[in-house]
Amino acid sequence: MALTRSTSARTISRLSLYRRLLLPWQTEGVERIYSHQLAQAAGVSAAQVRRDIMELGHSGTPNTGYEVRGLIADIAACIDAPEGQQVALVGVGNLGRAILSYFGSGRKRGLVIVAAFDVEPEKVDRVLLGCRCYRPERMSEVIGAEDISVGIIAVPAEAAQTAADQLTGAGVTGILNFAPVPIKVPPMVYVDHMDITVKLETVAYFARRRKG
Amino acid sequence: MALTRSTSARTISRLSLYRRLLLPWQTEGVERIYSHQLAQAAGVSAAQVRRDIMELGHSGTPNTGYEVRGLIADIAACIDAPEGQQVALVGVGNLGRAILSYFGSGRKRGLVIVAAFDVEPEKVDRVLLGCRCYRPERMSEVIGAEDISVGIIAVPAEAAQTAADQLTGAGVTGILNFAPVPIKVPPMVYVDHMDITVKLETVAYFARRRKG
DNA sequence: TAGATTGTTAATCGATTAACAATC
DNA sequence: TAGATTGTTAATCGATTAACAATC
Repeated sequence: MALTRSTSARTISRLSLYRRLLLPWQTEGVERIYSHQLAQAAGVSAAQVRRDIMELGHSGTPNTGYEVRGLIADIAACIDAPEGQQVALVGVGNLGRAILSYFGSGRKRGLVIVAAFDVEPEKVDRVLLGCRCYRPERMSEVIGAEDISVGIIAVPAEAAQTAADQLTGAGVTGILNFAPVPIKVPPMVYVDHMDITVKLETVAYFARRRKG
Repeated sequence: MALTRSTSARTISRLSLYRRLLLPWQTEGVERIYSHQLAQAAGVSAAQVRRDIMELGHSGTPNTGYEVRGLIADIAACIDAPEGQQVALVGVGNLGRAILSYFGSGRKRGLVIVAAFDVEPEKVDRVLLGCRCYRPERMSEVIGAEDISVGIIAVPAEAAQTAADQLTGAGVTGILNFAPVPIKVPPMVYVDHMDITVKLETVAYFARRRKG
């Protein structure tokens, strides 16, 4: 399945969201759900849900919907690396620490931040929120040793491109960039940009238009 | 201009980004730029830049490009509220503090977080990173008094919907949601969802596909 | 059976890009 | 003038939605 045309980032993102919505239902003992129920929870259309699940290669049953457990399993088989995946964090300021509290060492498996990097001497070689912090010069060494494939950039704008260069130079193939500036990477590397300022300015623009 | 069909969120977001890229150039004394230069910096096509600027109602000159100062001014006229715009933050945990350090009281004008809300008694009625923290029960009162139109949700998943209800009940018309769950709001309210977990899982998925 | 839902194609919608005349 | 860039339309592309036969 899903090999004719490669699955889009939007579809993968929705599947990730569906799973997170399904997990509590599974815990509560819900065994089956309809596309329209999942759609309502995710804020998308029922047709969208059915199409995403079709692309995943999972099948439901007319009139009885989808089996929660099986759907979760198929999403995991699509999205997760079987042996988990290691993440590096560059920049342990306010935002970096917030991110560490989400994906720090507490996690049993899946995505885990296993190394942090920061230029400040008082952070280097310390353990912050359960995660060892290294000086950026050691990035290549640590990323190789820990088999890290994903990097998170949480440094100031002026340091973002250097961080990206170091991460990609060390072999990372995916980067989530929180710095308020786009970064340039080799074509092989996947990048997504979480630009808080841009998002907030956009929300403010539409908030104003809908006021009064 | 731009009144026939309302400008899309994607266009507004790019304009916000263009401005942030232009500002340092203006400081450096750059007077004019070409669409392809701005395009390269922003990571979009030159045609996209020209179309966005056209939608903005700004004009350049063939062969000499756009005037930096004038372009910045026209973007500001489109995006910014003339008298600035006030923002409320709900949830002052790790992530909330990181956001406060971006949009806290240090700002002279534009978007400023002027009130924070948190249930924890040790935070209530304290000033955190220059911002007064209130108990959530006072949201309606404070949002009215401070003329707040935008809310940021940075609370745990289980508290997100309540926060959204309180914000919209108090008259906020735009919400930026950092909680790992979609929120439901009245149709008049604009919402954007920054889902760090979904973004990171998506980056990890494509990182894995590009590895090896 | 009657009613409801899935799986999937075709239609629609919106956003991006290509192309090029106008212009400096 | 020759060369390069803007402004803008048409073409393309991709994603979402509508629709409905198949199915339980």
